[in-house]
Amino acid sequence: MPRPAVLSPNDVRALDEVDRALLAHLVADARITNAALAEAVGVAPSTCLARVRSLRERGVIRGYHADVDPAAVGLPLQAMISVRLQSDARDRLGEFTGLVRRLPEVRDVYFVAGEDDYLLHVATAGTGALRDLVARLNAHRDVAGTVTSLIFDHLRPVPVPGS
Amino acid sequence: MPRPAVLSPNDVRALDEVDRALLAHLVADARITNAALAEAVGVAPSTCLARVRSLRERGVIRGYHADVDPAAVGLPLQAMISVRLQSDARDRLGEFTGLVRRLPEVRDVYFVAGEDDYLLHVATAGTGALRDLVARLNAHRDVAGTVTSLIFDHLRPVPVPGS
DNA sequence: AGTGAAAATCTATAAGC
DNA sequence: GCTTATAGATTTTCACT
Repeated sequence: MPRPAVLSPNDVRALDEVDRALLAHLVADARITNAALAEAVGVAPSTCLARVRSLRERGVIRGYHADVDPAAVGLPLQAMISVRLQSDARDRLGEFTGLVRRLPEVRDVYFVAGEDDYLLHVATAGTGALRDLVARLNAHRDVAGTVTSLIFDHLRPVPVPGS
Repeated sequence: MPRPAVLSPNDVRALDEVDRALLAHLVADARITNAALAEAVGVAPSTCLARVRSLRERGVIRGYHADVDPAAVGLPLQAMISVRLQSDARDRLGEFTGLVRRLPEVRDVYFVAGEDDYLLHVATAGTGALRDLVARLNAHRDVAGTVTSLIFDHLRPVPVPGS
């Protein structure tokens, strides 16, 4: 599957009501069939297919992903780790970013403004694994410090009824 | 689609290699066809279908979602908002949780341990909309205070080659 | 649990409106 | 953009291991 090109100004066509409805349905259920999606938003299947393909190619839809319960795969302990980098590490941001993205425990990397540089949403096997992960991060030469907050629960938005 | 029941201890059967391979592929691409998925993990299509259905029904797979670029739908400014609740609001947690989950700007609700109670990952139309959102949160009777950090970038893990 | 093969659906494309 | 038609894939079931 080709990576969609970055949105250029020329590609920014306003999304209409149909597009927004398509997106809402696909966010709620990415495996809905084209026929069902077309009926739900009130367009012909061929139109629906062309619309969705366009949204994908324009990068509005970045991908489709299964949401796996971390606890069900042996990673019941989630945390948010704030990472502050050394001030002289600013020219190696990409390197560190690539590293943390490849850690199997990391589910989201937020690159933030302010005192901290990263927020890492992680899922681990337990307190021992979390402790090890934090220790490994702190041992990295570019890391000035970390703050770890346990996550009791992670919720996504409720699907709206009219989607 | 029926909501899968909460995992009870009886349902916790260890996932085998095939299950893990299926999950890795579906996380990377939730719209892979059953036939292609079956071939990728080395089982028959019918077996693949039964496995995936079982994972879904057991709650290991919680759903399938399109990943929509917030900037492409007019919400280019992301932020992480820490919310600290009033100490006497502890018996209304569910109420506040339900409220924030329904805000259209909110993409993730992390319920955390520590000084703060929530981390809200939000996407807004711009600085004005973000300011309004923060003001609305602070105006809620249960909110003791908020801290907002801008998000420059939000990355998810890189799909592993062997998936 | 897993498989192969049949039956039911669905996707994808194209032509005409 | 819609409808219709059509070929080709795909999903889904089921009898049998």
